Amino acid sequence: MISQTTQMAIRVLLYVALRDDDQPVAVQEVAGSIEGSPSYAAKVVGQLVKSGMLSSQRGKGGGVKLARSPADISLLHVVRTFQGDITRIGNGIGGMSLEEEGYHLIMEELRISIIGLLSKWTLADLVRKSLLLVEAQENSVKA
Amino acid sequence: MISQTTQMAIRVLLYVALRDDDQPVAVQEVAGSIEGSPSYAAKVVGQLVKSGMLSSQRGKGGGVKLARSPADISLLHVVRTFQGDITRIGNGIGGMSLEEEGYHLIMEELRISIIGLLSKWTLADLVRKSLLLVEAQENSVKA
DNA sequence: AGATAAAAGGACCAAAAGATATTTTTATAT
DNA sequence: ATATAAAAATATCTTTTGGTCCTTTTATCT
Repeated sequence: MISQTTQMAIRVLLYVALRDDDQPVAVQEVAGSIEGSPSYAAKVVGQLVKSGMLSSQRGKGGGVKLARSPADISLLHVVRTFQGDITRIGNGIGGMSLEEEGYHLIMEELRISIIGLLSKWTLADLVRKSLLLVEAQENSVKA
Repeated sequence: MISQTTQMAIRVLLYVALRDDDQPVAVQEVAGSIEGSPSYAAKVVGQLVKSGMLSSQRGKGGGVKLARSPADISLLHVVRTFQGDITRIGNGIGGMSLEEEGYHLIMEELRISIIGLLSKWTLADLVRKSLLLVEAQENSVKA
C-alpha cells in the first residue's frame, strides 16, 4: 500500500528536515542514519533531488537540503512521486458494463478520500511531532 | 497503492454479488465479463475462494458464489488479503532514533485513518451504488 | 594544477507482482 | 462406468520493485 521506497523517502525527508540548519547534509550521513539499507537510501535521496523535493550541492562540503518549506511537502506528493496514482484504473475504453461503472464510481470516492488524507499531512507535521517527542523525553529525564 | 490484483478482486466480488441468485456462477463467465485479463481474473477467483470470501462447487454445473453476506466483506478485508498490511514497517529492533519514533507515530495515525476508510466500505455498498446506476439508466430511457 | 570529497549516473542482481497456459482433480449427468 | 464440465493446481514467463556496487562528474581546498 505504502511502498518501501515511499516509506524510505519519507524517512529521508524527515531526517533532512530535522537536521536542517542551512548547510547541506551529506548523503552518506543520511543513508547511514536511517533504518534500512544505506545504499538504497542513497538511491532514494537521488530520486528526491530529481523530483525537486531536495536540492543538492556537489563537491567537497556538499550534500542535500530541503528544496522548499516542510509545509509544502505533503505525503501525497511523496506517494505520487514514487508510486504514481492511488488507483491506476485501465481507462475503460469502450462501453463499460454497469458493474464496472459502479465500481469506478466507488473507487473514485475512495481515491478522493485517500488523497484528502495524504494531502493533509505534510513534512512540517512530521517535524512537529518528532520535536514534541524530544521535549517529552527531555522532561521525563529531568523529572 | 491499491494493487491491480486487489482491484481485480473487488471487480470479481462485485460481479458475483450482482449476479447472485443462489446458483453458482462459472469462473469462466466471471473472468470473461471483467475488464482485464481473463486468465488472471480466474486466478484471482481461486484466491478469493482460498481466502474464504467466495465458496465454490466443483464439477458440472459448478461455479462460485459469495461465501457470506456482502455487508460482511469490506474493502479492508480484500486489501489485507491481497496486499498484507497498509504499512509493513520493519519492526524497529533496537533503540529507535527520535526521528524514527516520530515517523512511526505519524505513520500509525495514517494507517488507522486508511483502515477507517477501507473498513467503512463494504461489498454491499458497491452493490447498492451499482443498482442505483441501473435505475437511473432505466429512468432516462423511459423519459 | 592536483588531490580530494562529494553527488550523479549507470550497470547489474534478486525478489515480488502480474499474467498466461496446461494439467489434474472432482462432481454430475447420461 | 464413462463422458463431460467444471474448479484446483502447477509451471512458466514478464515486468516492476527493491537493493547493491562501481564509475563518472563536479566542486572545493591546498
